[in-house]
Amino acid sequence: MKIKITFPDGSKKEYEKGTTPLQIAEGISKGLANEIILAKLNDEEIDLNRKIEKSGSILFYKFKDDEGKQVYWHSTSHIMAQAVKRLYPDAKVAIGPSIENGFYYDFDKKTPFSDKDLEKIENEMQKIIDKNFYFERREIPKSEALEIFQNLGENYKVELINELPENEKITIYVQGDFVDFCKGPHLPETNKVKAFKLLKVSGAYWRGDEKNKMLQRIYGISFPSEKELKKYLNKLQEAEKRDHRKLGKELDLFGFYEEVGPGLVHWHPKGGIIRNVIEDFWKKEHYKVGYEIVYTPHIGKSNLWETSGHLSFYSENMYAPMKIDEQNYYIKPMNCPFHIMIYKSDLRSYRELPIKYAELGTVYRYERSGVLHGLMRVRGFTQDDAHIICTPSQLEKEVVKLLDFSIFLLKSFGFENFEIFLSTRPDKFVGKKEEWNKATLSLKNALEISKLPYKIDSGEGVFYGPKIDIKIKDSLDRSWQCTTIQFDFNLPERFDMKYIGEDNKEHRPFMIHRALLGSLERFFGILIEHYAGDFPLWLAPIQIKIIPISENHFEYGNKILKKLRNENIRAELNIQNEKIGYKIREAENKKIPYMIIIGDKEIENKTISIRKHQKGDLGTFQLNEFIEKLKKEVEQKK
RNA sequence: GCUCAUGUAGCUCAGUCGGUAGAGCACCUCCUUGGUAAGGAGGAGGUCACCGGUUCAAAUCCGGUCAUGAGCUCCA
Repeated sequence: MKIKITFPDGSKKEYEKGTTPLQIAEGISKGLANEIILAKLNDEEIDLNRKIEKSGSILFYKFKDDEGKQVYWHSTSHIMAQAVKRLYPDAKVAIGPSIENGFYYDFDKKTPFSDKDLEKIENEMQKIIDKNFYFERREIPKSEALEIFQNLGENYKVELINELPENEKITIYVQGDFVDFCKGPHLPETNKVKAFKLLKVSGAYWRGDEKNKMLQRIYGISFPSEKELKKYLNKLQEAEKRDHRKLGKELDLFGFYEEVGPGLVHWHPKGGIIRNVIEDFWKKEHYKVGYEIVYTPHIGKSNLWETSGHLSFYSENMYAPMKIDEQNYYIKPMNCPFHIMIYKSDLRSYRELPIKYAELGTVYRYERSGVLHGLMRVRGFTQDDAHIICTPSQLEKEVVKLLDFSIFLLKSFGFENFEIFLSTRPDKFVGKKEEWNKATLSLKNALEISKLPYKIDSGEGVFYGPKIDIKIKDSLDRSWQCTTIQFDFNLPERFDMKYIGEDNKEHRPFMIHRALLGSLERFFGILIEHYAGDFPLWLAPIQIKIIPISENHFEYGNKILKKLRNENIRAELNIQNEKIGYKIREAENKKIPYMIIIGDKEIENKTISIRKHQKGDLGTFQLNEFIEKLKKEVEQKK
């Protein structure tokens, strides 16, 4: 019997029935056979040594393909599980999938794994790889699978298998002395894994539910070559070097204090300058595109939060109330109710809309102690918040403007790559389905008009409306969610917001919540990591360090300092009793963009010498000429 | 909140078997007055996160609290 195989380029070839993808690849080239990880026959991903029984089109995946990576890592996780079972037979296996970067496997083991255990496991894994076991796929009836895993005492696997339909065939993979319930596919054999590393251990709940038992999770990564592994580990190291918590300390940007409380940020002077620059820029640009800046209180009566619904749907994130004159007041977790008060303070006409209130509003939210993380996740933060209140017909246009504005802002801070997500109606929602559909369509149209590529996150919207999220990619290609544009069906209703339409009748306005940078704290953290602390001139807390060669040049340095400060340039004069090399080193370490070096030569010629951070000596300039250059650079935000 | 780890000078970190605290950098003083990434000498600085227990004796062992880190869950 022959089968006909179609290749991606359209060509066809006949093979004996039962030929494996690996054999097919070997027939094409040794190199290909060596590199491929799995095959896709029609729409099914299959193992390379699975016998092909029927004609179809075939596709090979290599490690460089996402599909290839997933299988590669998944198989490595099986090798790890095998090693763990060999070393700790009493450990029970739970699940071990591949993830975005590598894989993990969860184990139920009495004593947690230590770093030393990881080393042991790594050694055992190498033995398994060297032995070169096959990943052997078997299809068995459910009853047989249950028997196997029951006998092994693998109750987590038994639980998983029990959930499958009665007559479904169960696939298991056997590699030497290890059996796992798994739908595959897998690498053909263990020695395909050339380089791997176990990275960390941590606890993880069975099935991600904190009511369940906590298991021990081991994370790892693997690659087809030592070189790629090294590259990956280097990237991790680079990320560590840029960690905003580390740089925040080194550059004296911000701090947290045990005496004050966790998750409460103190912006030190150098961080404060940056925040001030960001805020000024933010306000100016918002004003330009029609926002009105407002300021609102930090606390509000319980009635307000009852009306808004926060007390019923958001209370777990709110702090306990304080009593003032027999009334309960809550510290705000959001700014919206206050903005709505301002809106409602007057009778509004359709002619006034859209109304856009913007506020750098500081909110406080309870976050569980375990989730706090530097500036990225805190308990008190300032949202770059705004509420757009408009007529239904204005919605689409407003969203188009918003997308454009958001991307402009993010680009100003050096971010060039974006991922955009449209989240649609979740299972639990308020409002009418048809309204949701309309609003969702408006958001979608806005994205289309803006010609922005986006993905749909089905059912991921908030209960009160669909939303658009924009994620930025930083210089290490990590993504961070900043912008969120959320449509709200809920609050206009709850607060009975109105405007008078053309028809002289009352109408319900539409409302959009939006934060573009997200929160200033988090955005600052992202900025620090994106630039690795080397802020562009317009953001740098100190833009210029004036470095006199010796005490004789202090006076000239002071003159320059005054001039620069007059020109609104953030400069400092170094009057330490040190050699120039020392002072330069210090300025380099503080990542100050420019140094002005002055000595006898410069005083005589009335010039300055410029050294650029990380670049070195730029030669001599006239002070005025240099100031112009600086101003241009600030203007360009580069 | 949960699991595990960590907490020693402003910072980064040593501190063995329980015997009462150490380095480098930073800081201060003096010498040195120098040309593009660390000149020299001296000095000051710690209730070893906090509370309790064991012990003749605790940075060290045990318990609790607080904080931090890695994750789980959630989110700006």
